[in-house]
Amino acid sequence: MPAKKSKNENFSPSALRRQREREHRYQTILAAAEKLFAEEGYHKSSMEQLANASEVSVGAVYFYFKNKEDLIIQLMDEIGYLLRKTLGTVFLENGATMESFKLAGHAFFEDFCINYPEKCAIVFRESVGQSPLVEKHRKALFDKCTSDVLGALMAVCKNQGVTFKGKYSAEVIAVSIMGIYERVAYQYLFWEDQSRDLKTIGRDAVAFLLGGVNNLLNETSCT
Amino acid sequence: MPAKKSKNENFSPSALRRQREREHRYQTILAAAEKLFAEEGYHKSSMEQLANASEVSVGAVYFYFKNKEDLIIQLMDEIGYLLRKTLGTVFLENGATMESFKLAGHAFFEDFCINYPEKCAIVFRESVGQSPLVEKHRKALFDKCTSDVLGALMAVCKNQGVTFKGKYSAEVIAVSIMGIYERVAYQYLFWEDQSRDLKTIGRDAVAFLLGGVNNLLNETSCT
Amino acid sequence: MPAKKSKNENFSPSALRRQREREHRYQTILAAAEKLFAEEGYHKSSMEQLANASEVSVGAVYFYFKNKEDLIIQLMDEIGYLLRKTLGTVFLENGATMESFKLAGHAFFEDFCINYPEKCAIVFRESVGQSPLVEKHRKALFDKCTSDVLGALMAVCKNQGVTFKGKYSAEVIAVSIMGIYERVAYQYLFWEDQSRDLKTIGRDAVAFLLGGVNNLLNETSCT
Amino acid sequence: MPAKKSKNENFSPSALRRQREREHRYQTILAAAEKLFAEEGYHKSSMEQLANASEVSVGAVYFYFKNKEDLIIQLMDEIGYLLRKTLGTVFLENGATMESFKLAGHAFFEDFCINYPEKCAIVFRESVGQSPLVEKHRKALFDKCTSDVLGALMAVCKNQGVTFKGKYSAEVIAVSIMGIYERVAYQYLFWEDQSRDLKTIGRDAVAFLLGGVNNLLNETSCT
DNA sequence: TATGAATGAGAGTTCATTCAT
DNA sequence: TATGAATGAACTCTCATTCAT
Repeated sequence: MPAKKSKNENFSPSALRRQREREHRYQTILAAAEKLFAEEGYHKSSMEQLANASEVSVGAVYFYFKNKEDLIIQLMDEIGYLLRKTLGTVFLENGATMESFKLAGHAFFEDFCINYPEKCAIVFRESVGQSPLVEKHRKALFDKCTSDVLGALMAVCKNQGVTFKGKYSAEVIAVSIMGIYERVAYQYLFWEDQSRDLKTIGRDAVAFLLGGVNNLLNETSCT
Repeated sequence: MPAKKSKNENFSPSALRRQREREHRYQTILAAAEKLFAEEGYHKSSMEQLANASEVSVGAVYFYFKNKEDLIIQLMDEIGYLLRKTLGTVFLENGATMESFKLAGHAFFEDFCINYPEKCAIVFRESVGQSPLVEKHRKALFDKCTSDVLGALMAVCKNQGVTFKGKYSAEVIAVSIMGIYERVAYQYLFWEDQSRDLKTIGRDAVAFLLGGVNNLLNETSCT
Repeated sequence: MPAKKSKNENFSPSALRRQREREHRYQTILAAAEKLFAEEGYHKSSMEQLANASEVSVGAVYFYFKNKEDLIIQLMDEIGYLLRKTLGTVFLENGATMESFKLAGHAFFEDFCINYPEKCAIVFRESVGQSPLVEKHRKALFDKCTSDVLGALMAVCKNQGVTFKGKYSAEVIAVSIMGIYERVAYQYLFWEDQSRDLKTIGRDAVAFLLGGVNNLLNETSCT
Repeated sequence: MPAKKSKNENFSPSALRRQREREHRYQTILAAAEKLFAEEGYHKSSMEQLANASEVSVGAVYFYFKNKEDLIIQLMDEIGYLLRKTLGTVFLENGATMESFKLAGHAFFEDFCINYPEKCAIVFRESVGQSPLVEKHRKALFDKCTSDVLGALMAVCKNQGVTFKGKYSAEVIAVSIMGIYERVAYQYLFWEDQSRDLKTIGRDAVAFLLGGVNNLLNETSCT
């Protein structure tokens, strides 16, 4: 048995445990930040409050995160990943069909929004207009989702032999769809708190946007 | 000794002048705030900066506005009024027709967004997630616009003898339409700065949402 | 009598009083900073301590001074002005003679050091190695004094028909003289606290440096 | 059970190796500290930076040094030892003659300053005004050098049958000489970075101070 | 009405030092 | 011996708001 450790395995048990604990702490703080920012607002939350909520010292927060801005950025990146997975999985499993559009919409409202209202608060409310860097990550998040929607849209069109006229057209529609998601979620999650009915509401919204897409296909295919 | 002045008459000329100056100062400060908040961000703007930009003292700002929060609230209320007028005028002039929907959309992008990008920045970016009170006024602004859209929608439906099934249905669609407006404006005004092409972009978006509405009518009327 | 105020006179009494009070506050804080930094050390003094010592709020200190660094810089600039006046006056009154050298030296030890030990502490101790900007002002202070000494040195030489050989020579001697002043002041003011005897000590130091200069003149004039 | 090890014998080979390694680590950290403090400044250097630069952990630094203050003290003591050796060797080899004075000065500028500008930065810049304890060690360093110079001065005087009048006289001259060294080094090493010409500059300074000493001897011996 | 100096609580951030492993 | 995560006090600086003039 060789004594020398190979590069990526056979770490000492204590090193492994430390590694795990580190990751765990990181996630604990991030989760506390998500909750705190969503409940109290990004600006009204102080690093000390966060430290208390995470049950660590202020210094520890700064050990894991560069600064306050970094916290919301990491948060957005994680949420972006989850959101994309939520929507993407649908397209992956169902192919680029109109059905997929519908299911992705349902997934957004019935899965993402209902299960993670705090994550919605972060992306749709707390991260808005904070700083150029945060805005950059926000844009990246939206751009990725938009591009997923756009991809599906193009595929559906291709299936039906439809092409878009304008330079933006398809992209604008993808952006519009994201707009519907965002606004509807915001309205009924934060302003009217009818999260119980979000399923019905979402389905109405999805039906509407599907109509738009459909109409587009019919109209263009007819021409 | 003069009796107490009645509300709307018998003002001395100098009192009238003062009244005018007062109004003028108020508007000067508000305009400076709009520009400052849009350019620097609400949180990064200090009351001193605003005073300098308005060419008045800090104290004067507090004479005209209760506090910083009040500034953004007044701003939103004024913008809300303008926005509503922009959209409402269209419906007023053209009646509740599908054409009105189209024209209102065009007015939003080609008039409101292009001429007042800073007002867009205030409603869609700087006022987001600031405080319960600000949020309340934001909601009011959106609710009014939504309700206008909703009214038009209902009228169009009635014209065509169509009714909505669900509890929300129509309202959700109105909210969705607002979402399209908001997101498309944000994307192309602040993130990709293609304000030159906003006309084309807006028309694409409007065409899409019109399709949604159309489809709805057809579909429902067929049933 | 003209009603319009001319630019630099006829300020309203209250404006003048404010102006005076402003200047007074500024000087009060600066004086407190000098004392505090000299006694406690620049780094160990907090802005709160300074505010307490000045009997103003922390905010007021920041109203008058950009930041902590600015305080020591203003301090150094004022001290530099005083120091230069102390030395310069002697040369002005006595012309560029050997006697002036002696008197300037005496003025430094017997006037500047003895009367303003705290100012010595600032220039010779507390401002050393703090930041590039502070160092820049320190250099400026020393450079001005050095250049005064240098000017006198050159004048004395010219009187005696002596010229310097090397590129630096004269400048180096001026710097050396400043070094003598600095070190001797530091040693007996801060390390051995024999400020009572600083007169005698200073005279010894001056006699020594005068010898150096003298020797230079004799030697060179002989050659 | 083995008896307690006597101080200087019977070390096991491994213990010796450890001893060597210990000493090596200590020196590595100290050298890194010297470089770091000289380049970044004592206050702007953190213990973590030092640990990284030394390629050890933060804890290890604390194993070898009591605290941050201890680092600069050890540094000063080592530098003091080297500086004294540099100057002292000259006097040892050449006796207490005027020639020794000259050579010691040359050694300071051409050997110490040019070869160890970072050590100069520590003694003349970074250690100034830090804390009573650091100041105590700084004083000790200067006092030792001063006393060496003083010793030489007295010896030269004795050789020539000269005595000093005042209580301080000789000591003050020794302090003045140190002042010349310090200021000239600082000026041309840190402020004008003409370390290439430091040889010429140093020779000018030494010539000046020699003149002072000479003059003293002539003058006094004449009287 | 208007001014602007003054307030002071509170924020984010740093970092020397400790200690369980 | 060595590690490095964790601590938390302390710091500088900001800024919304007030108020005597």
